[in-house]
Amino acid sequence: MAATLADVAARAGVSSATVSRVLNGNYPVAESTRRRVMAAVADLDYVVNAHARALAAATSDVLGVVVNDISDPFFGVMAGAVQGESALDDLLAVICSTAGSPAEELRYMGLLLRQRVRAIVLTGGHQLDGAHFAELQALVRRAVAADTRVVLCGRPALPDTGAVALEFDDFRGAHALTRYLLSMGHRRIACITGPEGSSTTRARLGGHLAALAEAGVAADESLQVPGGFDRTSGFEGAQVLLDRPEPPTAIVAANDLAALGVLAAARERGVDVPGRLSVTGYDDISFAMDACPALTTVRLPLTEAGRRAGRIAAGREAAAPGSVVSLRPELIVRDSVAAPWIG
Amino acid sequence: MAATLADVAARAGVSSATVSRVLNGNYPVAESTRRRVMAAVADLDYVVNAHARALAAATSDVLGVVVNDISDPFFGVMAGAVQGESALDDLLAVICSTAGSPAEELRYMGLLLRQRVRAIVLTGGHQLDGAHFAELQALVRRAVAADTRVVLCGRPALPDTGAVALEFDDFRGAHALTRYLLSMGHRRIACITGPEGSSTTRARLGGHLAALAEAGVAADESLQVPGGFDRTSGFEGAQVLLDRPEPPTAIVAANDLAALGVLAAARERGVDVPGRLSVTGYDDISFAMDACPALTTVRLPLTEAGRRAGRIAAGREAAAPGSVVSLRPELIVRDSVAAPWIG
DNA sequence: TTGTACGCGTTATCAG
DNA sequence: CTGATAACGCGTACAA
Repeated sequence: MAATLADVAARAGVSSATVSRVLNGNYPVAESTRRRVMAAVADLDYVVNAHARALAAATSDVLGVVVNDISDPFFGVMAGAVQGESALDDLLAVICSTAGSPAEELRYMGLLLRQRVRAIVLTGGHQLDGAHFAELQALVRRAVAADTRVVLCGRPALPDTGAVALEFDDFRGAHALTRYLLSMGHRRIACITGPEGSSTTRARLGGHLAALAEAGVAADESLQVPGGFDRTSGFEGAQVLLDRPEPPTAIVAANDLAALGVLAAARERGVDVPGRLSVTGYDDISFAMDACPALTTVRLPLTEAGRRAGRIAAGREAAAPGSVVSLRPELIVRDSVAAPWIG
Repeated sequence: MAATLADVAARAGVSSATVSRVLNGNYPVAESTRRRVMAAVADLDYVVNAHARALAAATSDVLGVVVNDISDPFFGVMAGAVQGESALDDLLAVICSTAGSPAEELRYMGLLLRQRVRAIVLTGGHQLDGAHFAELQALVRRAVAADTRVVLCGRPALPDTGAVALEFDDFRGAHALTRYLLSMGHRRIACITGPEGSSTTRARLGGHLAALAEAGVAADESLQVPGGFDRTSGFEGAQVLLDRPEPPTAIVAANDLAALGVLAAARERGVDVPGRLSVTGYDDISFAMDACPALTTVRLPLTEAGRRAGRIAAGREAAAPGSVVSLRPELIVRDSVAAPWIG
């Protein structure tokens, strides 16, 4: 159906090698034949076959980006940055949404590997769970061995795999956030954590608890409710917490989405934020500032990380295999935190 | 570097044809040899080469999704639905962000075509501009001729191209929205439109003006300010409108993002919404309900459209080439609209 | 500057 | 049930 190099060659009265040369522009070709070839290309609506090219040249024009959920702006922003940056080199980005499932992540890695993608950008936290983790590590190692660059974008390094890591320092971010709450006078600080077993959850919770400990505030287990990185978790977690005989004066949500849920729950119960309850988010997605009240949160350099990951993936920015850089989060103070209410 | 079919065949002591057969499972193969082959595959860490397969079998496992901006939830939700649905068939989705540029859209179409993708899902509105439009139409026609399914997702049909269209009836949605405002008593209704030349802008503005006309309300040109589908457009448009000697009692924003900007501008000036000013959005992205006040808007079946587009793209749902279905928007009444303020 | 010929890794057809 | 072998469409030494 579709025209091939040979078809074009025939029509232009040259060999297919010549057509290939004018198309790739790597070899000198007489201007006159060049023109004839281009004319034939236009006449036949010729379109290169990327598969044949990839097979012959052993290079691919696509890269993979794996995210938890592309409809979540946290991932959307990073994926967009990766895509935008790699598009500068005419690369295509395939996006894989795992819904946080490590099994899906593995599956997608496999699909990407068989596509012989140029690079794979992994976002989100990873599951600490042993089996999956080991498998992932093995897959990454294989990918790197097969010359597929692997970039960990906003995600902890994978030691001894050769993957380049652009880490978010969540421990530090969460630490700063809780310290801020403490400085405002809060002592009964609850938190709604992310999904269990996630490296992100562990880092954020770790920073939170460390700050508490440093301030000499005993961590009350009953103020730690498990949740996830979504609005519903925040909403439900807040219900539970506000039902406690001694409700917290502040709630640290797993991320901005969860914080939005907390705000909604507070609104529904007529609990004034920040008058009666302080709330914090994490990530600083663009909607954080439009929340009601505007969310005090921690800004992650999502775009910067994505861009950089894209450049490294495209090979435009050098990065030693196995190198790891830590990206600094920034405390963003807005209106959802105030001094605790004195009853 | 990477193992090939031949390598596996050698190791298993069979021909490469046999290996191919056990891998694809289409042909009967003796259980004993099957096992030996699988063992060899495992030993060698063999991974199929999708390019070679695509070349030989003339089929591809990837589909393209073109969006304006993947970090915008409007597109993120649709793209996610498409991806999720097509993933059920082990298809990979390459996502292309055009930033609304028709030239980029054309460029991506070309890149996707050379990848011989199975299908292309086009989202967003199209530019009414003649030249680009004609080129797009030609490209789509070529794609369809080359057996690449083209699905227009939440986007107007492309007549005589063979593309399947899942349209959003924006005229109807905007019409309902303005009629609602009218029913609440508003007469000085301003609007901040989307980008000029976009089919979406035209449809939404059309519905708005039609509702006005039906109610016998003269459309005041000075209450129509051009903008875009982003927060900044709403913010700046609102500034302009609120500076008018006779400010509007209601502002219809191009979409939810723009409405968020309008709300921010109102907040900054101390204009109470909905007390002094009513505001409406469009799309009903998930953040609309967390806006302050919660946005009255029009819900578009983003997920449904995306899912369906994904199924059609994957070939799991039948759809006659050139068929067009219209998806009904739904008015969502929340808290950002009230009766106009009587001074 | 241009053409020839082979290889890239699979699938598929045809014998056996 | 299994093995040769010919495509698939393109890049690229090697020759001319």
